[in-house]
Order: sequence, then C-alpha cells, then structure tokens
Amino acid sequence: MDIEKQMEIIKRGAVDLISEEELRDRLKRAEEEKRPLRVKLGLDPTAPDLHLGHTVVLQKLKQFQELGHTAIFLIGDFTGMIGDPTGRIETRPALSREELLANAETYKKQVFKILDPEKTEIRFNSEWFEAMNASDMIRLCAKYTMARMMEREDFRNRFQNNIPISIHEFLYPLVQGYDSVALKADVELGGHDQIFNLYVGRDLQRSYGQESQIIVTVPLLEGTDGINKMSKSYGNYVGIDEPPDVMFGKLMSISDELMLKYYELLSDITIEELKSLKDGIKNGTIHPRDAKVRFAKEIITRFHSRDAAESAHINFEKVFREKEIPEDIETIEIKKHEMERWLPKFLQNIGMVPSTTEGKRMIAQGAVTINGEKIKEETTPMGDELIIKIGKRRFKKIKLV
RNA sequence: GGAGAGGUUCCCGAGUGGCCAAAGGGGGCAGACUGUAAAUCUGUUGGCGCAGCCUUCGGAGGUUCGAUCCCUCCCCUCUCCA
Repeated sequence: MDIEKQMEIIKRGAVDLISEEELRDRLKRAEEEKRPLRVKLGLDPTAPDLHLGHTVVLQKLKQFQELGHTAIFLIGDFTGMIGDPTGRIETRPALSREELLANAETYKKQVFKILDPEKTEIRFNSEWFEAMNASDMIRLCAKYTMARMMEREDFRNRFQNNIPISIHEFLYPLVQGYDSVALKADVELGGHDQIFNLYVGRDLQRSYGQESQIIVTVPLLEGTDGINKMSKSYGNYVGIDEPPDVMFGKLMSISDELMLKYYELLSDITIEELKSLKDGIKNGTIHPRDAKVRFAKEIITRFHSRDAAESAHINFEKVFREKEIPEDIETIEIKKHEMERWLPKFLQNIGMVPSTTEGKRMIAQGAVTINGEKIKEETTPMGDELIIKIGKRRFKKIKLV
C-alpha cells in the first residue's frame, strides 16, 4: 500500500507518534526490502480478562496487521511478576506463576476476538528473562540512571509524597524496554501512559546496537466510573468476554458525558456521524439514552452477535423501564421441609445477601419484592414458586420441591 | 547503625483510657425522582434469630474494673543523620 495512506491509517486516533519521519522512513524501507515491520504490543497478564480499554490499542495493532506487518502480541508473564507501576500510587501486589499462566491463557483466547490468529506472533517474555542470570540483570540495570527513572511522573510523585517505591519497580521499565531488544521491534504500541516505558525501549535498543523503535500511543479509555482509567483492579471495566446482558447494563450505567468519549474511542462510526450525533444531543433531536443504547448494541455486536445485542436490549427495557422480571433468571430448587421461614436468613441461604444483617437492612429499606409484593415483614412468604427481587437488579427464582 | 514520625473499618482520614462498631469524605448498596443501572436528593454501609451479644483499630504480651487510646517486645512504612 501507498506509504502516505499507511501513515494516515496509523496516525488516526494516535496520541503520540515518535517520530513521524522515522516511521515514514521505516515503512519505505520495509516496502523496498519486502520485510514487514515488527510491531510489538505487550500486555501483562495481571487480570484474566481483556476489557474495552485494551481494545483501543488492540485495534491499532490490528490495523498494522491489516497493512501486512507482523503483529507481535507479547504476554508479559515475567513482567507480571514485577507489576507495572505506571500511574500507580502504590506497589502492585506480585502475582504467582500459576495465576499469571492462567491469565495468559485467557488473554490468548480473547485477543483473537480482535486479531487474526494466523498472522499474529504470540510471545512470552519469560522466554528471554528466564534465561538471564543475576549478572545479566545487573548489566541491564547499568544501562539506565536513577535520574532518568525519576523523570517519570508517577515515581516522582510517590517519592515526593513519601509513598514507598520498591527497587524492583524500577526494573519494570528496563525489563519492558529489553523486550523490544529481544524482539527487535520496529514499532511498539501502548496506551499513552506507557510513553515512558516505550522511550526506555528506544534507549535500550540503541545501547544494544539496534535501531530505536518507533512509538505509537493511543488514548487511555476511562472506566465506567468516568474517573480512573479502565482497569480490572478498579472494577470499572467492561470485559470483552462478559455476557451481553452484563455488557449492556454496564454500558447503560455510564454518564451521558462519558458516552461521547466512548463513541470517540471505541465506535466504528465515522467522524461525520460522530459529529451529527453530538449535535443531535446538543439540540435535543437525539435522546442520550437512545444514543447509549445504540452504542451498547454496537459493542455487543462486535464481541458477541447482533442477536445477542438485540436480546440484551429487550431484557434491559423489560427490567428497567417496565420493571418486569428478566428472561432467564437463576432458579433454585429447595425442598419444602428445608424452607427457611426467617427471611433474612433465607435470603442469605440462597446467596442473595452476604449476611442476615444485610438482609434485614434490605427489608427495612423496602428493597425486597417477592412475587411482585413489597416485603415489610421478616417472614418468608408461602408459595410453591417465589420470584425474589432485591433492589433493581438482583433476581432469583425459588421452586419448592 | 542512630534519632524521630507513623500503621484505624472497602479506600482516604479523625479519634489518644469508658459517651467507640469508632467523626468526616470517597466508594458501594437501597429508596425517591427520572430519560437509563445518567444526573439530583435522601437513607444506609462488621457479624449474630439482633432492645442483647460477638469479632475489629499492624502482631504478640502486659497494666487497668475497663484499652483504638498507656507500657514491653516484634513486624512494616516514611523522614533526617551515618
């Protein structure tokens, strides 16, 4: 493909491109030498599910892949043991080998919802780090200085605020940078917050006698809370492997403002469509709720199917607009003589509340509805079938046998 | 190695002998309202068949009628000095 066309695709939606000239030059040489670029994206298997935040950068990698370059999906099974300190105000808990491997498996499976498995090189960085010994590691450490490490905002902040930084956290950028050396990466992708680590890769490649990689970063996606970046550890994520109903619910719970950002970063709609959507919301011709529904359906269609998106929508309407019971709720069978008459205990037994105290609280707050009746007493009502609802979205069906 | 500061409930942070299951904020949950699990307002937020009792304020002991608060030892973090 024409170099300028490639440049345009790569640049779209990118925050940083370091540098444009280098990239153009490298693309040109790739073409001449018939050697596709090696494009690296590394993820630490710290949480077992990919979420929408990851997909922003994965889409970018996919674009490279579609342009005929080599996509390298690097699973940081070694780096995961350190824990990326990026943007953190505290040390990450280290993960065990078993957890890392299990997470890595899930990643592998999920990443191919986006990337083409045939054309993706999957690597683990333990491949080269396990082979290193202590002296190799020390040699690596000697390549960088404290002052340069402290240029990082998050390290500097923690240091200034007397928040502990463990020595091993300094290793993270070095180790990630070394991955680029080991993989001979031409390009490395990452979220904008990764920029420091990506620069370290450039520096290390140079000191190992390689050409420095080109850096492309994409914007960070905020989580559903609209405050922190999307991350499993903040609990503000939408996983790409989550059930359609859950996805729908989570996407509907975002604020109207955040919805527009999500459209920008995640939706496939064109720039013109996005503009008319924004205008429509502004002048009241488009209802924010409808825009949100449309977005949720687009995402569910991408990771599940059109049908799944449709039925998730129908279910949602049923539950929240018409306040009905969702299609398929969990049913529990209970033997008649094992029925618990004290409702708080009963709710706890069937796993709807964590404690009887919580059960009492829910009843007192008028949150418990059984077979359509709001419950005021702490006595379990009679009946062969009980449809129990707590709050707006906790449902369970009890069958007596 | 020396001197000092500190570790409180999901998180941040007050409390410094009984009035402490522990202020306040955040988050969560619930109710009202609605346009949606948006926004806003209000309530609630350790457990226990619960007007009472049990477990909790870094860990282990001790003083006391009584300890989150005082003492001893230990663990961890930060600051300054070496």
